[in-house]
Amino acid sequence: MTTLTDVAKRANVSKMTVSRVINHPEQVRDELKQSVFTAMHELNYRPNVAAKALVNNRTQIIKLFILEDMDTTEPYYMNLLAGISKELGKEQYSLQLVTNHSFDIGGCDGYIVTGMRHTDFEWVQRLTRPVVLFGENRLELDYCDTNNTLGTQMATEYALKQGYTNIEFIGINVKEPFEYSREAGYLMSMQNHQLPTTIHRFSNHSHLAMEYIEANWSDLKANTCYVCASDRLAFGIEKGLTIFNARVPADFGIIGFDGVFLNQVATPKLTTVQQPIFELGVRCARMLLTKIEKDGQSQGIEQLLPTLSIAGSTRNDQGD
Amino acid sequence: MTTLTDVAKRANVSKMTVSRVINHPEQVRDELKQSVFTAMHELNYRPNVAAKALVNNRTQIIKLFILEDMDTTEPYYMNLLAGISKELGKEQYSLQLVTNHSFDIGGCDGYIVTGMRHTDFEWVQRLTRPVVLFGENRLELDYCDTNNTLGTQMATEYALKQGYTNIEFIGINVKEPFEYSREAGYLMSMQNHQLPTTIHRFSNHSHLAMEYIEANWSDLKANTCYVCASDRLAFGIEKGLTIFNARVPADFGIIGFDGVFLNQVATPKLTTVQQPIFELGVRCARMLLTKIEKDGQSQGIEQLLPTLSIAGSTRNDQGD
DNA sequence: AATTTTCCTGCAACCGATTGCACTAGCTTC
DNA sequence: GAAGCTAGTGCAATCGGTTGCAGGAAAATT
Repeated sequence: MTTLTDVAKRANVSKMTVSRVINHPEQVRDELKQSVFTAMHELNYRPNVAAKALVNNRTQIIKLFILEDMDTTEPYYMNLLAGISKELGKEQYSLQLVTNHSFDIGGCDGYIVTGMRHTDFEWVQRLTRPVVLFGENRLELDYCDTNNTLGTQMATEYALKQGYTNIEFIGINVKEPFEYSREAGYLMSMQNHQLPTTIHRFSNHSHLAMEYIEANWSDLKANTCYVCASDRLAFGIEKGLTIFNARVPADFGIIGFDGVFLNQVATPKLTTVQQPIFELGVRCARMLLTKIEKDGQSQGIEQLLPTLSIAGSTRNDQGD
Repeated sequence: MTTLTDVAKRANVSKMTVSRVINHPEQVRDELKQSVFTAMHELNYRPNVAAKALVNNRTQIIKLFILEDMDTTEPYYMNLLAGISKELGKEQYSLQLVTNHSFDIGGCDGYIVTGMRHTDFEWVQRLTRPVVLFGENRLELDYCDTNNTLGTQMATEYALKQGYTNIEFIGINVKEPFEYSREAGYLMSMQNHQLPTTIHRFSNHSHLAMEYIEANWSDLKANTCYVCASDRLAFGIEKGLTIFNARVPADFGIIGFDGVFLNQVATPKLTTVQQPIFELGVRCARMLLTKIEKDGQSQGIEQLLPTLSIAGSTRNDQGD
């Protein structure tokens, strides 16, 4: 390993000058700066993260808490990780995963918390370093999330535009903020159009939605589009309709929410509200880094726009 | 932050004694050890990872390379992460994620590499720290993986036992070692029973398997069980059979491979060869830690046993 | 009783970086 | 021309641990 001192010798300066070239380049004469740069390059100098961490009292570690049970974790988490990891890597931060299986040991400079339920509030608020959440919350905690309300509004508007005359919402039972927001988006759109609303709520497993369709097939209204709070639910609906050889998308439309999952499985592919998961990871990380830099100062919230990914589970008349 | 020196003062010893209590407890008198312990406890002492790292020339970081495209990554990766993270956490190691989106910056003490294709060989072999792979390989590199051959053997044997008279293998096109191994398991079992073999190969996307069924429906042999190289493929088969209202599991059986994916989606649930992913994560991490401790000495390979998770896509006669 | 051995503990140096302060030029300024 | 500034650079101390060696007391050997 080449150290600051090695570079210093090579460039015929003190190691202080080298350090300054890295951290306060404006304080160093251009001439010296150049020779230091070439020395660093020739020796392939890489700063020792641990030494830096020690003197700066920074661990250069960000902990990612995944509070959800990993068994039921959505696959799109991988995209989130990629986004976070990319952004942290830019500033020499490393990403430490803390799951319900590992212990929280050692220090860190900040936290990103995902999958927080209302029961985790107390615990999260006790953390002594800057925190950013992935996912809406009604506390004063900084977070990044998809604009969930807008997502279901987009879905609802699209369904109406495609001529479905009855729009129903398939929601999730558990009462977390993002679930409310998705329901709210549907409700807002429907009320704007002065249309009657119908909401079904299941736990987030496809088979319940499927069973609902199975049990109520004869009562289903023609030309219905199901706006769903998740791809899993949408998938259950589609499965249920398939049993009766229902014509999708001609007679029934289905719109999911999330947008990663189904692209790998469903056939025909689902129309869905696509969350910008990777970008959300990037933003979470960036927000946290800024917060750390600004000494824990609140960064507010950041809601990214979802996009409607149109596929085979809804009619798709191009005309406006 | 309380330091070694703080603890030392409190316990009326030098900081050396405290350090030894932690690292070489046998060298310290019981009496002193006790008072040091209580001092550590009272002050809630946590060792400074960076300082330790600096003097020991260890970063305490393990890098996990995920070489696969994150977009198509299997959801079970989350379980792998959980397993790795748990094991690393035990020894104060932190897990740094390196994806195709982030850069590989800063040092580390070792690598776990997943999703390696044969095209990555050269690159991986150039790494200068201990490496353990997740996934079979034909090089001399240490790895952990499911016993893939055994997995498809179990699936095949079970299908036969349940009275399916024609067993066909739905495999994956790309030629990586685990794919060969899964095919081999099927072939071995069939040849042991002196039965004719049929192998189809697709890329690992469900729709191709589905389209195959769709296109060849009239030629399918009755009482066939499809032993598949992945849950995705199995899912495609099931989807295809559903189109024709085929009776599963009465007339056709389907067995998948992986065992995480489908539990969230498919209905009826698929019988599948369940990989012990979490445990594989633990073993990978443990193997790497041992390898680091033993100065890079090769640790060989570790193949864990899969289990057959029996569900609704195969007949299930309990009798022996 | 004197000497050796063993066991335990503390001092000082060091890992590789950064910060505060002192110092040397070279330039202004009066 | 002496005093005062300003840049630019280096020295020494520091972060929180660990290792090598020295030293003191008790136990074992002679």
